[in-house]
Amino acid sequence: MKLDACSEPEALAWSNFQRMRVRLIGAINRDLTRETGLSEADFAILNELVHANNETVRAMALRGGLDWEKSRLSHQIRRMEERGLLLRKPCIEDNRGSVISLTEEGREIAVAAMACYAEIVRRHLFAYLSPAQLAALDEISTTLLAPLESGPDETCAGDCDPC
Amino acid sequence: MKLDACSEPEALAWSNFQRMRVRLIGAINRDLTRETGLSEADFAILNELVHANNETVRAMALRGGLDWEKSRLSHQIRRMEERGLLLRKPCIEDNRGSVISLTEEGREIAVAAMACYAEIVRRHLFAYLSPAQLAALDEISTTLLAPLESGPDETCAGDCDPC
DNA sequence: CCTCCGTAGTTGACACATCAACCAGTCTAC
DNA sequence: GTAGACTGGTTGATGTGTCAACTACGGAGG
Repeated sequence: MKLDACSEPEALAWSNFQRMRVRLIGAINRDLTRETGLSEADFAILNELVHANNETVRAMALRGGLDWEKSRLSHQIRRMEERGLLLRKPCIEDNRGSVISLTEEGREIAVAAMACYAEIVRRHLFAYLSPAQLAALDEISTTLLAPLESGPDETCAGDCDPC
Repeated sequence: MKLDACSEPEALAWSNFQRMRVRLIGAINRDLTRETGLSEADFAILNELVHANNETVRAMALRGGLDWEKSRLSHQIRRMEERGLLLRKPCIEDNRGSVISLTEEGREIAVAAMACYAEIVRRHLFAYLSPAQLAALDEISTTLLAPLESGPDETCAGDCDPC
């Protein structure tokens, strides 16, 4: 995926990164689905729930953590509830809200999947990166996350001239 | 997205990377769609076509470059043809195949979108990375790409014990 | 109390991705 | 040549994501 004139190092780096990203995430998700029957979305939800206090989370909190459309979350939770992985109950403190919790079956599947997922990521990622590369990747992630988390970055908002 | 026991640096780095990846790609694709009306998939196809000889590519070649399901490519091309962005013609050398080329309108849209895309990526990525970080990211991408490109990596294929 | 606005979540229609089944053309070996 | 396997591509069903509209509750101001 070359950018523009495609001669600057930035463009090459981006092209390379994009290619890596598509292949890596694709491989990890394919393996995850094959080995556990869970999609990336399923796993993300289960993972959030397992790490929450009492394995219970407000739907709203999930949304913040995952950066999902609210309707996506709603559909996803409905489907997972139908599959028996989790439970939805009205929220006491705020009658608009709902509270999500794991079922016993969901917890078992989640725990097994987490071990499997760790192994998959290790296989495709950690197996190839040196400690220095790992540290560099972490630093880059942190650098890029900061502006992405703090609001939609309104510099040049609306539309930029050349478009 | 914590892995497992979530205390090792690897798990933290992965969690951080995942979060960054989702936010970054999300932001870039949202901007792209808002400013050009193209999806990531649309843009990927147009980009491949613009950079091809004579703006013409075998469908098969697109598939290799993009790492897509063949049916995904077929649906995507049909939709883009319906929108007037590209053209599909039978392939002379191999009667099974088809050859994709840009329409005039498609070319104009692609060129405009590429400028826009470069600006978007610059805004979210290059604006924050130092040259050293850029180089590190490129190196990491290359390191990870190698095993991903060369076959599906059959170490531990099938299923691994703990799952 | 009541209106107005913002927030939490649901729903339905539509766009897109995946999967399996299916052609039609090519290649290999007999 | 022709049977069988393989390849390039299409199709339709189904699952998932997105968008816009909607319900219902909460909070602030009059």
